Order: sequence, then structure tokens, then C-alpha cells
Amino acid sequence: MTAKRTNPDFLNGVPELLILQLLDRRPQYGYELVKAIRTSSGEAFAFGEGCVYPLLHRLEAEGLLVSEQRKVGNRTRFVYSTTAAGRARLADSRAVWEQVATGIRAVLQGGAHERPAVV
Amino acid sequence: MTAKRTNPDFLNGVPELLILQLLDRRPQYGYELVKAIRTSSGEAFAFGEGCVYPLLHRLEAEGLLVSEQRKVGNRTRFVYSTTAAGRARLADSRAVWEQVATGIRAVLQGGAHERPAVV
DNA sequence: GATAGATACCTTAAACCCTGAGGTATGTCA
DNA sequence: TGACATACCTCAGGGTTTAAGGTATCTATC
Repeated sequence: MTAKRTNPDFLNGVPELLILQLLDRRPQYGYELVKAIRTSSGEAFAFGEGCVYPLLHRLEAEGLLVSEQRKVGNRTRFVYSTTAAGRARLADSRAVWEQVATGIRAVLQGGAHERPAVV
Repeated sequence: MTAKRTNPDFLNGVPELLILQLLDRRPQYGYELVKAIRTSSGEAFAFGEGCVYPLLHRLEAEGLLVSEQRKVGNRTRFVYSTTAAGRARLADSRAVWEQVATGIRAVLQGGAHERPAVV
């Protein structure tokens, strides 16, 4: 009922983009990534573990990520990093994001005149 | 075959923002709005009627829009326009969008320097 | 050595949104 | 008459995120 939303709307698929970008910059493990999304977005996003972990598994199953098991004391960490396919997908996702942002900007800035997209 | 344009990801809640913005600029009826979203976004979006009509009804039920019935020949058109509450919501949604865009930009532009938020 | 809290991983039901397909009816044109 | 665009509407389905919960290890304090 009371859907106390921590994250704003407008974010379908955004976690995937952010995860690919952050892991491409630096391999990380899940728990670390959850916090990195918060901090590196300037607190704009706060995706929970229930969002991030399933995504990591899905992206790995798709061959976009690989995980490496590291032992720290008695504890196991799964460090994820991007594959070549993952970097290609990241480039795609960034391009899609550009189109979305451009499209919205066009509407918000009184798009009285529609300029033919560069595409 | 017309290139059946499926919409990209990253758009949860975007239709609401665009509808409020477009109706705030100029009152329109549903069918017209469906096309306006396509053209004014530079073909970036193509939300179908199954998305737009339910949204118009919901936004009207929330008091953000009002509809006026106009007869054209034998045909009825429901022209929607924003209310004061609708304009307030539009301002909110635009602000949320700014935050989202800023947050994503921060991550994409190598957030090498993560400035600890002024907590 | 007990307790509490942070770390680290994982799963699940529910809610939400958009898609795609379908339905009804009117206007226009050949 | 038929075909097509206009104009409204609904619904099942699939995909995504949330909120809540579960397990287990590490660290600190008392």
C-alpha cells in the first residue's frame, strides 16, 4: 500500500546501465556496488540488493559479466567485471540513454520546431 | 513495413512527464497526443494508445488534468488540459528528471572524484 | 563468550509500468 | 462497397523494481 519509494521514477533499465559502467571502470563485488551506485550518482539513486544481485546474475548469464571468487578470511566475495560483450552492451546502453535524454530535452524545451534527429 | 518502433528502456514514468508537458503547452485529445509524443521527441519515443489513454484517465482522476468534450461532426473528442495541480506536478516531475539525468551523467562521466555528499 | 551491529550474499511476493493485440465506431475517398 | 485513417477504449502478459525476509561471517564491546 504505502509504496515508500526511495528511487524516483524514470528508471526502468537504469540499474543495468549504471552497473555496467561502474564495473567497467573498476571490478567490484555486489555489496560494494550497491553503495557505489549511491555515492557515484550523488545520492540520486539507491537501488537495493534485491535489484542488484539478480541483475548481476542475469548479466553474467548473458555473458556480459564474469565473476571471480575471492576469499577474504573465511568470507567469500564475488568480484564482477565486464567482458568484451559487456563493454559492447555498455556502449549500446549509453547510446540509448543519449537518445532518451535528447528526446526528453526536446519536449521539455518547448520543441515547437522539430529538428530532424541526427540519427 | 513501417519500422515498428519499440521504445527503449529507461522510461518508467516518462510518459507522464511528456503528457503533462505537452498538454501544458497546448490542450489536446488523446489520439493527437499519441502522435505529438512521437514528433516532439524527435521520434525518440512512440508510446502507444494502450499507454496514453489509461494515463490520461488516471491523471484526470488525480485532478492533474481536466477533459472537455468537443463535438466535431458526429464525432466526440475529449480535449485534455492541465490544472493548477497538474502544473505543480509537472514542475515536480521536471525536477525529478533533472536529478535523474544529473545522477546518470555523474556516473557516466567517470565519477573519478566522488565528492562525499554534504551529509 | 555473549551480544550487537556491520558486512556479504541470496530469494521471494507484490506492485508497477508499458506493450501488443484486440474491440467499437465514425469520417473520407475511390 | 471496400479500404483506410481517425478516435476512443480495454485487457492479458511480460519485464522491472521494491520491500521484506533469510543465512552466515567478521568485529567490537562488555
